[in-house]
Amino acid sequence: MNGSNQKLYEYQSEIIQAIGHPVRLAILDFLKNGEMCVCDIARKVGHERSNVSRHLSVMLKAGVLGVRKEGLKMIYELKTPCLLNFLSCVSDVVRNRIEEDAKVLKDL
Amino acid sequence: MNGSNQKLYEYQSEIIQAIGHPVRLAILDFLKNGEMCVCDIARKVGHERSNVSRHLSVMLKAGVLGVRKEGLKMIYELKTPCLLNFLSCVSDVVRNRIEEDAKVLKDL
DNA sequence: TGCATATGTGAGTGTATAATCACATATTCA
DNA sequence: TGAATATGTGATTATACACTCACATATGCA
Repeated sequence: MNGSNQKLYEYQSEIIQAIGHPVRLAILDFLKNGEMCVCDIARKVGHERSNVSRHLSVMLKAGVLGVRKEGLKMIYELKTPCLLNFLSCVSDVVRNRIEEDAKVLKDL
Repeated sequence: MNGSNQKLYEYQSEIIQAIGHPVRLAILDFLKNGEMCVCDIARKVGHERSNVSRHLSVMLKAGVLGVRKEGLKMIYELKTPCLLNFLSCVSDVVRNRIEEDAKVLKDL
C-alpha cells in the first residue's frame, strides 16, 4: 500500500464514518425529501438540538451535506444523492443477513 | 422516527461502520481483485496479522465478506460487489471536497 | 431596547474502538 | 510425533466518540 492510496482511504473513511451512525442515517433519510432546519430535524429524530447540531456538523465537514442561512434558521440539504444508492445496497446486505439468520434458526 | 426504522438504521450503520476504516477500505480494495488469505492481506496492508484478523472479523460479522477454509489458510472474499459502486460515489465526494478546498485557497 | 427563538460550542462523563502483545488452536509435513 | 505455519482471541492501554448540560451568539419582532 503506497502513501497516496493511504491518504485516499483516510479521506474515504472520514466520509463513510460521517454517515455510519443511526441518528445520521435517520437525518439523511429525512433530508432526501428536501432541505430542513435543525429544529425540524431534531424534532423528527427525537434527540436534543445540540446533539443533532453536532451530527449535522460532522456530515457538513465531510461534504455530505450543504447548508444555508435563512433568518434564524440553518437549512441543511443533502449534497450527494449518490449516497442514497449506496444505502439501498446496504439494505440488501441487511436483508441477506436477516435471511441467513433466519436459516440458522430454522436448522436448530 | 418509529421503532422499525430505528432498527433498520442501526443495522445499516453497523454495516457502514464495518467499512468505514482506512485499513478496512484497503482490504476491500485488495479483495475486489479476488479472494485472499489473511497472511497475504496483512502483508499487503502492512499491519499485524492479529489486527488484520480483527478487521476481517468485523466485516465478516457485518456480512460484507465471506470466508472459506483451505488447509491452514482462511480465504476471505468480497460478498457485496455493490459496495464498490458506493466507494466510487465516496470518491466523488472526496474529489468535490478537494476542489472546494482548492477554491478557498485560491481566494485567499 | 428587551425578549423569544434557533443554533452552535466548551466541559464533563461514560462507552466504544483500535492496536499491540502473548498465547492457544488447528493444520500440514517431515 | 514434533516442528513450522496460519489464524484467532483474551488482556491491556490509549484514543476517539456520543451524549448531556450550561452558556454564548445571532436574528427577528414588539
